[in-house]
Amino acid sequence: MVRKLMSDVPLEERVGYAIKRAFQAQRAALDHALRDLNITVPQWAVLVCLDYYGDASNAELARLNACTPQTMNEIVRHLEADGLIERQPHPDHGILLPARLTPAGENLLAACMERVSAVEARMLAPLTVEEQKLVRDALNRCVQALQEEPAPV
Amino acid sequence: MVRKLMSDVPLEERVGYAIKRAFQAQRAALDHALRDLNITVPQWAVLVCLDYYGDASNAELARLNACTPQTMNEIVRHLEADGLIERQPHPDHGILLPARLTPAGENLLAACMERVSAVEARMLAPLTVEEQKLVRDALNRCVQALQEEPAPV
DNA sequence: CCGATATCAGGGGGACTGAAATTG
DNA sequence: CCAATTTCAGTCACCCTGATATCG
Repeated sequence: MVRKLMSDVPLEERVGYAIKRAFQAQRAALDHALRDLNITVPQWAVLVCLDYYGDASNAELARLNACTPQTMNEIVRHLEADGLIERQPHPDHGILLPARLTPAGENLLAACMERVSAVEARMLAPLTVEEQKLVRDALNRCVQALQEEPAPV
Repeated sequence: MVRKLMSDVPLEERVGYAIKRAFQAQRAALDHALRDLNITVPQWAVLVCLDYYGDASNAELARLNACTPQTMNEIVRHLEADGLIERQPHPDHGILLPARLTPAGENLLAACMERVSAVEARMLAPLTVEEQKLVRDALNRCVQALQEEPAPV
């Protein structure tokens, strides 16, 4: 224990550190749970979006996942190559190329959700329902606070 | 809104989804805050570990950050190339190569902490101190629950 | 002409597995 | 011999910036 430069608040007592650890633990558990299904967490997140919001273009998926269209394009190409989604030109807007789940994609998503739900249940087991609600609402307020100001530098 | 395969709980009401969003927002804000300091978030995390726990070998740093020694080795090589850390063979254990902060590393870490603290303050502004404590403790319990069982498959 | 979209080109940090050499 | 450490080699999904072409 040296801590010459950290502020007076120990690492273990920082909320940001707890968020980082929780995300890493969740991400690792999800990675492991989805590994033998041959799908990554970002890819699974796209399948969830398509099931949840319906057909969506690459640009829409990028906005939903907070990444660039170029990054999303690569994820989408993987999913398309694996036959999990298909894309047909939009009938009215020639440039739009909305993606939709294929039957194979729906089947794989269903299998993913079983694994994901098991991980979530394990993660939330120590919390009461009230605590879960409070944590969720508090984190959502944090996200909103970070997104309101685009970092004043 | 289609939601053919998701369970009955909407996406927005899932704690796991809130954790993911909070981490992504925090990570994006930190990326932006540290960008002009020419250091990445994983690299900064290593500097924090060295300041917080003292000198540490590559294997120790890998364990602290929950990644493989190979991955940590690459991060450490970046930091060493930038003159932020230095490594000297351990006097008693010839194979150990503990890393320590250089003066340049300490200065950069101090600059990083200013930016990071500003981000954290912005993120936690909507929460009361009690809420911060509850969120932190709840998340820590979640991490513990995930780490206890190594995924029963 | 402009805005939004899709996509190609290029690059980089981070993460992994596999394997080899070293040391206690 | 074994366990831990370090590190080379190779691979990959992801994420970015820049640039281009297309459509409304």
